[in-house]
Amino acid sequence: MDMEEPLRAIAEPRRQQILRLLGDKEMASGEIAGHFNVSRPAISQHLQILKAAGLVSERRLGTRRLYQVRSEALAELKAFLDQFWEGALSSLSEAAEAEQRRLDNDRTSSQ
Amino acid sequence: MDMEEPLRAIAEPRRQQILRLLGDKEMASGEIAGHFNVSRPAISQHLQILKAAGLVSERRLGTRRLYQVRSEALAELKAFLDQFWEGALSSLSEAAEAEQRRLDNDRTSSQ
DNA sequence: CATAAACGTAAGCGACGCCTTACGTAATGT
DNA sequence: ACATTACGTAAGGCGTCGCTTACGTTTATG
Repeated sequence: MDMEEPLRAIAEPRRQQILRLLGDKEMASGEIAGHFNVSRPAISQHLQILKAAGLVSERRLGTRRLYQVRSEALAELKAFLDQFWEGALSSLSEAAEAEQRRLDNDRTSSQ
Repeated sequence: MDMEEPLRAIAEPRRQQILRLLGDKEMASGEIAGHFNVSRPAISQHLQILKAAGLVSERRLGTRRLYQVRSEALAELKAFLDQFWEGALSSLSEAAEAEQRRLDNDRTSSQ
């Protein structure tokens, strides 16, 4: 599972704003651009990146193109992060405790 | 909640590799660099970025610096994605829109 | 003190990303 | 057919990113 593209896509603040603006609604490209102080092509380019990353879907209606958040993609991102701390640690509530235990162990058994 | 820094940090493939290599272990900077075909300073710079993003912690032992994954940060990232997911399923777009205007103002006023 | 070991920092280079303005394109209306 | 609407695309400016080599800094050791 290669999550580089979705991660890079969602890392950009402007694209986070677009995703939040969309919410569960379906919006046209121009309507989205109207909410920001950047040019319409800039938003269009962001939408292409989000679409390429699978984070939004596109639907054509007349001359307009309606975009919608693909919540499945966000679920995949969450699953990807789970992968990291299966190797990193057990549970969140014991994270600090485990860290302290590790610090003590390394103090006596450092190479 | 501003997750831009951690997201940009984890979006980079090399830093993903470093985090995976670390796992739950604690490793020195040079030992980490030994696993990749890039220079040691390159890895050192990546580690600074990961540290600044709160994704790893640093501990000094002699002349070495040991790095460790901060799994709490990964938990925060996951919670951040939960925020997006809920926004994509519920109808709270007006509040999200107001948040967008605020974020956009912050961005444009700092250029 | 002097040397070595382990590491971070500085400077610079090529590639990439976000933005702009100008232009091309597909669908609708008159 | 022609104009209009709603877009995407092209080209370029400008900052940022990841990498390199060279140098500085801190800690241990003879």
